[in-house]
Amino acid sequence: MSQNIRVRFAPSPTGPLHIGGVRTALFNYLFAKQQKGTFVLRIEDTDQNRYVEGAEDYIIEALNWCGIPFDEGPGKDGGFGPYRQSERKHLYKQYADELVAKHKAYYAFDTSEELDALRKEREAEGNTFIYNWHNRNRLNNSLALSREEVQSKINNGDDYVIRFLSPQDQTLELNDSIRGEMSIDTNVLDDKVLFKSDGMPTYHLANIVDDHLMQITHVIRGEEWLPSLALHQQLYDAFEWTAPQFAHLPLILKPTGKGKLSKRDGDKLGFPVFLLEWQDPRTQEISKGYKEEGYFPEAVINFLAFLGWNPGTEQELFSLEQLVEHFDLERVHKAGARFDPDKTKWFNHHYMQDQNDEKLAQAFQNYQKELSEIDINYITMVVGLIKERATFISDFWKLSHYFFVAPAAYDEKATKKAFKEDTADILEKVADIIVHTKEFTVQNLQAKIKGWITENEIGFGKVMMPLRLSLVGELQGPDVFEIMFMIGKNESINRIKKAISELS
RNA sequence: GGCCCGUUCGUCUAUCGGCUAGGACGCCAGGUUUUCAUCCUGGUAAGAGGGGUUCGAUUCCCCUACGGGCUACCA
Repeated sequence: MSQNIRVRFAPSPTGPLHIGGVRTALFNYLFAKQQKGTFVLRIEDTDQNRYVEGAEDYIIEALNWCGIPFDEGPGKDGGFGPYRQSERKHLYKQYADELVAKHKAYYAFDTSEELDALRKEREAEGNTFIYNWHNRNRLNNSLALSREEVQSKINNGDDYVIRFLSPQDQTLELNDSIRGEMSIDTNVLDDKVLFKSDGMPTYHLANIVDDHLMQITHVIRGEEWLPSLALHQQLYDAFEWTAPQFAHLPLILKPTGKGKLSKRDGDKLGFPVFLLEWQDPRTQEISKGYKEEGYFPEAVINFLAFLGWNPGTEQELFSLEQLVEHFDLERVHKAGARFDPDKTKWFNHHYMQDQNDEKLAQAFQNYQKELSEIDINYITMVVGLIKERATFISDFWKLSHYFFVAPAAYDEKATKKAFKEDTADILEKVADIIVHTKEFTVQNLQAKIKGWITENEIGFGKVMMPLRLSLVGELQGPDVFEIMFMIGKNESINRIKKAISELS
């Protein structure tokens, strides 16, 4: 029995959470809950330039909407706070200094401009500039400069960063729950900046320090972090801390074309990439959200869980509780997964059938302005009749408008097919039967009209099709007798009479 | 360019040396519904290529190709 399992989801508040991020959060959540552990939310806002107003609130709302709230995080202190790195700023410098003292890191005075110039220069020669063992002694840092020079630069208030001293000629053995063992030659690693000249740590330092301080036992994050794993492992070693177990999740790729799914793909390809609608505070541009597009959280969770994971059985429909029970990091697929909008729709259609009719009716009423004055019980009954053909609540009106308003026009093709020479006479007779149906129930209507058809050997199609056309305006929808029962006797008769006068 | 990771139907995937390569989405056909949709049944379609190892490779190893990620004082 594992104890005190602690995982964290650590987004950067640079904008709305996209579904790749949500999938990472979900896998962290599933793992934590299964292990009876703690799911921590940590806001990685060490880059002040990229901070976006409202992003943090959005992230929290998004997690709540899909039912995977954090146990510990901003506003929910579990004894390891604060949970925003900007509020932990004072913590990091001492750790950077500790590494310098241990000769695992050093001061570097090179400016961004100087380094950019060097990079361009090397690039022009067809080479790559890497700040590490092969050139660090020729650059502007505390390894190349004398102790006095370094001290005077620092006293002088010169900007400096602290870089990790990447070792030479070592082979690092790395472990990942999903990928197994990997090895890397330290000679190709660069001396990453750990501490920036603005007094903030970089992701790498803050991440390791916080994971350690917050007693994180498992780091489950996207594959884009795999190249940093070597550095992170070395940092744990340098601090003489026990590293958490790592698991790098495969990326979510665009449905078509190349590359990983990005923010812009959604609007271009016609499906949301964000959970909740988002308006960019700078550009005012609005991006669609799963919630607003009518997806159910259950559906979103289910399809996200299957992007890169499967239970090894043929079951594909899982509630969140079932996912918690069955989830297994070792069954996460290694390769990137293309996102499939069609399958998400299929999941949504499925979960639509599980929804409570009255709740759907309420959502439908809110969505469709024509329904504001309609009795909720009536809408609920309509929903019960049509939801099996719908994927989204936004489909409801198209599927059910004739329950609320008489058809304004008759579909041309349907009319051609259903309304023949003798149809008017037949409909007159049907209307007459309806008039004389005392107990206006589905069963009665069905018995009387079907009985009449059989008795007179008319043929069902010649009656049912025009009848449907009169009531609906086209040849679609649920059982005609259900429709008549719902709209009522008078309305049924009126619609039949109207069709006779307009179509014959 | 360099480094790392990956590669089974169009897509998501199962298979952990014995395979007639299974399921789901999509698509197609049939049935139910005398409508449409749902639903049900069936069909379509895959191991990147080349070398090894082995009695036997989709499965293990190597090479190539392709895909993806990273390569910032961004996360």
